[in-house]
Amino acid sequence: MRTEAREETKRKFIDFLEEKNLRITDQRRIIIDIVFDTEEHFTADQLLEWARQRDRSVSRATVYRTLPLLTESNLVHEMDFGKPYKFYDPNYSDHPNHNHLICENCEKIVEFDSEQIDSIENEIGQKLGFTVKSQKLQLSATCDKLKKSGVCDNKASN
Amino acid sequence: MRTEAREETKRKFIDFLEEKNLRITDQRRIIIDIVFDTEEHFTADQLLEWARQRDRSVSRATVYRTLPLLTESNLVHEMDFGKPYKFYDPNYSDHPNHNHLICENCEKIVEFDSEQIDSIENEIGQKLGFTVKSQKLQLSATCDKLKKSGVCDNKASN
DNA sequence: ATAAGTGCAAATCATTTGCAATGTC
DNA sequence: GACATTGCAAATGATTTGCACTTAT
Repeated sequence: MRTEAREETKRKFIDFLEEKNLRITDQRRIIIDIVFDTEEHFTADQLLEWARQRDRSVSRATVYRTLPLLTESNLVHEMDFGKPYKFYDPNYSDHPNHNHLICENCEKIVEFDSEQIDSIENEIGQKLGFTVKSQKLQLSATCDKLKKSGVCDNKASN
Repeated sequence: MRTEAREETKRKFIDFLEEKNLRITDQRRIIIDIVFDTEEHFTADQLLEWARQRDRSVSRATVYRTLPLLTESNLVHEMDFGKPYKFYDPNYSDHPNHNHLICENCEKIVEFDSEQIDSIENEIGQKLGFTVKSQKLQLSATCDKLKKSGVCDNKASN
């Protein structure tokens, strides 16, 4: 089931490329497979590394040229955590309204949805005379276990 | 009253420098005056430009070296809107919980507070097992006037 | 055939840093 | 006088781009 969902997302991206008369090259196929087979957030650099494990010929330029296509298609979400490089989220189409909590200790990123926040946002937008198009909520936090035991549970799973 | 508040903030920053055994130079004094005399959000580049209007000798390096001091002191807030440069918010200490709405059309930044959102955030953090330390909520939006009349009200005031 | 895509290397651009000179405490 | 600070120019690091060659359609 999980797998089927991913395959469908890949299909959607390929359709997106075809609609724009863009070509499905070996390099793009590799990148697509990697991006939609992972559940993790990744950086351009990580994606390049993974792609090169499958095919050494994939270049940094191609990765950087493909990333904007992925975000344009709305199947991948670009995120800025104040670091000098961007993060990409391949689970975006499943949960287009999710928000992020980052552990200050281990940088683990936790996603969550909140309809409550969504509705407050729209309300605020209205009050200010705007139509809210998209939202980003980032919480920085420390996990409670860390404070109690001095060990961050998430360290391992990151 | 507005003016007094600003002067107090300057004072706080100078205290901060003194506590760290850092020196109060002409360049820093100029930067401090500019930063806390404005209500606008600014970039490093804008700050440099403003500073140079008062004293041509202020260098880019000094601006970039002073900015981290300002954010460390918690009197100025650094913000990332996904652009390749950062924005700085000099009103942070007045409203440490404020959130931002950016007009997609004119890049005008509107601030707002929301106790509702604050409390939901804490609730979510708890549920996930975290203690929320800080939060960033950014809304991208288009103003309603723009859609109706084709003119964005905020264009002028930006 | 033709227009899009690729790798490479060079270019950008915001930000950072080494260094010798200068200023503050 | 000791040590922080400055301006300058060079370095960094992520991302972008020009170009000549290659490939998908």
